[in-house]
Amino acid sequence: MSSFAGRMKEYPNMSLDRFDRENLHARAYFLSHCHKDHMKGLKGPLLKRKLKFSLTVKLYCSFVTKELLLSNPKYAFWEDHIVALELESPTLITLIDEASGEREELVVTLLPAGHCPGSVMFLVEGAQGTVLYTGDFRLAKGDASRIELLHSGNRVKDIKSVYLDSTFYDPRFYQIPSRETCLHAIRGLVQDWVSRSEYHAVWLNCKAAYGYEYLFTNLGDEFHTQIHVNTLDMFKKMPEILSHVTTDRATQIHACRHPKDEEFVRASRLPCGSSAPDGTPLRIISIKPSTIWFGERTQRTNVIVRTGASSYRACFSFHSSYSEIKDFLSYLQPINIYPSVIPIGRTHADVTELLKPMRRDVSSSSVIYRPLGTLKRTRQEQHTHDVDCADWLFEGADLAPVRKRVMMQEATPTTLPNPLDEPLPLPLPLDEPLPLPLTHTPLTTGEYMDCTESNEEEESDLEEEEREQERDLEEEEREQERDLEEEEREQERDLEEEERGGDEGCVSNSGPSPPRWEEFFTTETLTDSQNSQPHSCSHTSPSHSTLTGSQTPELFVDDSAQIPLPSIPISAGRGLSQADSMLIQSEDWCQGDVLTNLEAGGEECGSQTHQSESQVSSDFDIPSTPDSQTPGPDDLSALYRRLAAGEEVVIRTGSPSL
DNA sequence: GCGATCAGTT
DNA sequence: CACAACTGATCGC
Repeated sequence: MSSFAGRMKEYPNMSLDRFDRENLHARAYFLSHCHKDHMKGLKGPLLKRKLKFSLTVKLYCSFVTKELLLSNPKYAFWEDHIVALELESPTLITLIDEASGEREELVVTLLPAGHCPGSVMFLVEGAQGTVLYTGDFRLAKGDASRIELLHSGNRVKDIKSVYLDSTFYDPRFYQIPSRETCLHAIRGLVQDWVSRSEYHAVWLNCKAAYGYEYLFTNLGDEFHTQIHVNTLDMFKKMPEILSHVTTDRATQIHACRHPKDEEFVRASRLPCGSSAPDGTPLRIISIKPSTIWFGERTQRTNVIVRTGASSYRACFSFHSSYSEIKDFLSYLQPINIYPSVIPIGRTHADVTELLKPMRRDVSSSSVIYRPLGTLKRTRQEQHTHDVDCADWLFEGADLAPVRKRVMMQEATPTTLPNPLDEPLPLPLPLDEPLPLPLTHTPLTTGEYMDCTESNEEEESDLEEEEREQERDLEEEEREQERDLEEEEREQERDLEEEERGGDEGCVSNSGPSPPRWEEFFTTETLTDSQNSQPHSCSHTSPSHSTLTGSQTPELFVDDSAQIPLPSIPISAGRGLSQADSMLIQSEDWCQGDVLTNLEAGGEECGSQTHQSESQVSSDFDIPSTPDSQTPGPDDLSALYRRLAAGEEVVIRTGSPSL
């Protein structure tokens, strides 16, 4: 649960995900996603009153979050004060003090967070530096390198502070099976059950919160059915979701709720009361999505756990694991990291201590600010050339000191080359053996473009820094080689085990990511705004999928085997071992299905292979938001130049008039 | 009577 | 397997 107080040190005039107490005085509000623990005070009478008398105070969020929020009448009073922003589209926002008229300009960018529909992270760039508020997020290893707007040219942006979803920032939660692995397992279990007869039903015991929709859409597609839910109201404008859910109870898969639903299901009744037309009692299993994790040294765990005669827990996580968070942070290397969640059984001090090694070390260096950001990735030569030439010209013009390298093209991303053409980001994910086939050639240090700064004051430091980075990279490569070798040995051991008839391991992959929740949102009027980014489909690259030989979770375990159960209604003549074998079968297709699955993952992670909604829908025109606007290249350029020169920024663009 | 907060439950 | 939300009790305005 988020304990973030709502404000960031650098930009105290904006409030994020908290709307009570001090936040009542904020000049602008930001909502990362529509979960109650991030909406504290959002329907408070004091805030409601404030809005009534204010012309300038707005709530910024994604289009999907806006839609979900306004589907609840309690928040209807926000309607005229919400500004939905496009994903990955830097927007200039002016914070205005209504009393003094004082202004502060920020560039805010929404980045997909993969937590629930509409969930975003906020990247804030302004006079006090670049900061990232993550909200809640689930990103897979390597995802940060695929988020274009965390980069500036070839480099990772210089991020001063990260306000972090640290829900699982604890070595105990070292690994959580990937979404794809979990989905495979659930599909297998559902398949086995519903195929037995029309009287076999599955109840998905999902909490009353957003975030399970991709499970519904995926299962709906797989079984050519709709999932029964209590209400469709919130999805009215989200056809992708809407088409997969129904209020018609005549379906085999249910996710409906009732205050006594668990009791109901234990008594072989669905929460909605549905029964077979001829009165035959339904055979119901319940599947409860739960976070199942395993530690660093645990090689295998179970994605599905049987907890009773007809009840299962299935792995499902809304939040990144410890290792995923570590990967994220070590890529971004922020100077400060502020946890917004304290894992159970830990104190704030514990988490802060755990986060210390993830911060960029600035103590040993006289250069605290990194004007160039961090050299982390490269592009194909042609590409690099284009971008960097522009960058060189830009910087060479009249700026001293140059503190930021922000591409003008970022404001008009359609001019950027397709990121799909890019080679693999470096560093290569350490735990991912080379995928087959390898569509990209891993690059060596020598292939980095030299981005040495032209600015004279900082030149020597920078050269030294780059040499250091090169040394680091060489070291990293050696480490990768060692790791890959180790990985291969592990895989061999695993294969041997399997051949001996040992544990079956499912193929786990880092998968297509980050998931594009926003793509659920495909109405005529709003779709484009969520899909207009040219790289909105770039995250799914088969070359990023891997066979993770180690740490392969098993798909299934039967905890109830230890519990003596008088009768196990998995159907007559079918014992537990049969249930096991059922899931082992599912692993078989899981193995062969990785690529297929990645492709089919389109509705979740962007349609790389299918030219679907996201492409089609991007032809729609979006009315510009009333009180904020996407700055054009000139606006951004001018703003960045001023920021770079250390000026107070006083540009006016699209700010509401008083 | 409303809202905030906490503990317990699912 | 530690998500997030609901419920009910209690307290204060």
